[in-house]
Amino acid sequence: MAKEKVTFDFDKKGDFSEWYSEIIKRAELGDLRYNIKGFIVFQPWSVLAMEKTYDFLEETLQLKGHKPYWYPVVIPEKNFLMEKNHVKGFAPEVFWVTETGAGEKLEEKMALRPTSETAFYQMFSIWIRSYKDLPFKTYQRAQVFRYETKATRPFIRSREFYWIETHNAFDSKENAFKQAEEDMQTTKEILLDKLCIPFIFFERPEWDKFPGAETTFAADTLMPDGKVLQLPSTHIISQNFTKAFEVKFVDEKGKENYCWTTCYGPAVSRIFAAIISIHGDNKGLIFPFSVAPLQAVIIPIYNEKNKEKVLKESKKIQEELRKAKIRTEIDLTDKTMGEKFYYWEMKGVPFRIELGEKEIKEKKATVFLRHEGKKTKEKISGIEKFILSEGTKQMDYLKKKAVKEFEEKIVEADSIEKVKKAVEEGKIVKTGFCSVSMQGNDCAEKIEKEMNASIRGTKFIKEKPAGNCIVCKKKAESVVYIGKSY
RNA sequence: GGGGACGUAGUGUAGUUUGGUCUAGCAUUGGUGCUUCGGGAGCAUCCGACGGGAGUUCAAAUCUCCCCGUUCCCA
Repeated sequence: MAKEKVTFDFDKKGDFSEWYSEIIKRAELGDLRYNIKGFIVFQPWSVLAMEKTYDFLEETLQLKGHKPYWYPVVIPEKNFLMEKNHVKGFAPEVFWVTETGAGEKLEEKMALRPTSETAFYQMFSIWIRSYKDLPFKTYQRAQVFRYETKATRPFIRSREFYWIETHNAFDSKENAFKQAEEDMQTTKEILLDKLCIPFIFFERPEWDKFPGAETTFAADTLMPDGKVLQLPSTHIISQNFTKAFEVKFVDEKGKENYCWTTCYGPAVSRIFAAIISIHGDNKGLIFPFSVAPLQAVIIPIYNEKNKEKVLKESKKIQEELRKAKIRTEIDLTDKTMGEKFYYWEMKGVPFRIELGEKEIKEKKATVFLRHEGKKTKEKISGIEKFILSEGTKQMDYLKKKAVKEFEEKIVEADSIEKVKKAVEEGKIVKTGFCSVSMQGNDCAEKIEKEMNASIRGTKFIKEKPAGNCIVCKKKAESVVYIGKSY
């Protein structure tokens, strides 16, 4: 009888859904057995990678002038009800805290934050007095809670998720707009450059904006099953909230005015879903070097006679790697060599260093590159330099591969039949559309019904439409992108 | 909101139709010991489960009801 394999034979392209749930279980990313729908236990192998993602985001945000805050998890009902579009959008998904353990009703119920505009703005109205306080750029890393009614999936959509939310106030609409541009740049610096995830920023149509926002830009990527996944979004909220919350400042001329605000929300747990799905293969995970919980693993290969010598040399290598800030462990478990190989390949560790009698004699270690599935021999002395430079190359490799696959799946079509066909094939389809303002909503709903797909929006830099709307045949005002989504 | 399906060790399952053979089987995981170790080791041994409650019955994993939980499809 064959032993249960620690890696797997699931076909990512053939049955992504199964691949996805299996890898979460096998690689110990999350445990779904907590038994509350939409809530899971995040395990070290995902937490470590998400911590790195948080680090990148926070470092970048701080460099760009955002200051960190920690707000309460509860928002008073009064605040929550302040802006009517916001209420309409979020109210159905709110977890309300309504009573005490003694069964007494709270005087005012409190929302577990689904997003924190209505918490931040209350304080903004106290803190912001003059144009000298602006721009006022803040963020917090936090969990938020939404009672999702759509199918929940670990990391992709859960009722509690981990993110960063920035909340910012400005003295003009222009400056608010510039912030949105900066957020898009930040997204590129982190998602594409550090995590090797390709995406397109779309301006969402009128009917799909963040509740309460004037303009929403959202980054969409594509999962292996051809479904679009929304990644960070940035919203120009304009003065909707600041009027409701009385967030005012006095300008240079002594005139009182309402602030313009923006917010930006990268969901770290969802970004993680994209990392594992986009880079993984049929052997398991492949972590980009930047976020890999372990960047290199040393496998000592020994027998009773040379055990001590091999372990000593392994430790020396580990020390050198650690001095170079490479996250490294030696696998000292009593599993057989082959089993260790398969295990760490499944876990997605970028580099494996094999060290045995042969390597010590040659003064060269065998290094296995997970992303290419290739082995090379490298001088043991100075091996940390090799790992570091190869780490950069690994990310370049993953990025190019992911971008190529992404771009191949963006196609153009000029009729509803062709759009439908391409959407069925898991593509993002570029086409002419009557309008992304409210007048276009009917056509959008028809598309939704017809092909179970949605209008993702228009590109940030607007494209010139030619021809007519694929639904109503009126002259197309916009070039939109359509895809099935999570 | 509407409709399915499911719940047996950590995991995957057999057993449920037709109540008794179940002291609940198998595989894998886990513990221990010995031998192994250059691409998924072997032997021995041990631990581990009927989601919860009520009912029917001489007898319930099996039938009935309620609760809890999970999951899928449709809106």
